[in-house]
Amino acid sequence: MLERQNLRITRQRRTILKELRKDYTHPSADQIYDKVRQTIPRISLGTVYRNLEVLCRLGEIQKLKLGRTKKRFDGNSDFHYHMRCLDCNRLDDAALAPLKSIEDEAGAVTDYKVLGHRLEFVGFCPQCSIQS
Amino acid sequence: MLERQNLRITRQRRTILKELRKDYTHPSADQIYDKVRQTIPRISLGTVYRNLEVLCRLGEIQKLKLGRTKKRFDGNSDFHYHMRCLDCNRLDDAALAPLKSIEDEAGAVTDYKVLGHRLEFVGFCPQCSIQS
DNA sequence: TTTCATGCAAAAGGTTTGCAACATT
DNA sequence: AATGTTGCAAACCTTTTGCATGAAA
Repeated sequence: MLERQNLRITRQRRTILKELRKDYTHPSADQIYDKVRQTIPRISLGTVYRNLEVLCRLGEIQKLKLGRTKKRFDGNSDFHYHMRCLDCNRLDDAALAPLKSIEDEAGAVTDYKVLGHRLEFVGFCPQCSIQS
Repeated sequence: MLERQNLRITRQRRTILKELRKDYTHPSADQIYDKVRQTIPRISLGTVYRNLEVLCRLGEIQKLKLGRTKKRFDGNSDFHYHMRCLDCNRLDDAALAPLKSIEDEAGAVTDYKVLGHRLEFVGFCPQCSIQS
């Protein structure tokens, strides 16, 4: 999956993807950096960013840019929605069926060629619901 | 509308809100800065940011943080969706009825207390559709 | 006059990039 | 050997913040 288009399978690249695959918390780049550093202490943040970019281009992972400024990454590249906690910023999957017809509706009310949509839910996670 | 809670109506604040009210392009902070500078040349970017923050808190405008890193601002604070051009980054309103039931559905498949949702469409605007 | 807001500049936070050395093919 | 990749550090871009000055109320 990585070997197409002149890309090399480096230890850094392999490790970053592996970490992301087994992580269900939708980590940020620096969180991934911390994880990978346990295996490759001298890896640099720049390398992490560059590889996340490559893996996104390959469709192996996805970048989540809704809401907050800081990006989060998802080892599952299948289309799905997310739910974000307004308090602790936790991010979970929302197992909702993709709204396929909604893009057609959007196309009908604008003069854009609609190619996709991004939907994110916000609220309080179980832990933060208790406190607040 | 501005005079509640110890807030003062300064020239800067008034001008920023006025610019945003008559602007339908969902400008970024630095675009607003450029606009307002035509009237108040010595205004600072910091002041623009601070006032955008205040106006958001008051519910007079809204901050759009979907997609790209850079925030965009909307002089219309009513709930509505947006459509973004993937090519030129143009941002328009999508006159779609708010999906009210979807938050209940999301609540049913997660253990969050759902408070809201953000939906953005992406595609190509009329201009960019022609070229691409 | 009180206190909120401003301008300025510096800092912060996240991400990107130039470059020489290095590793994969 | 060829060239993609890394580590490092510096640069970048947007946003935030400390502080002395200025302006609403």
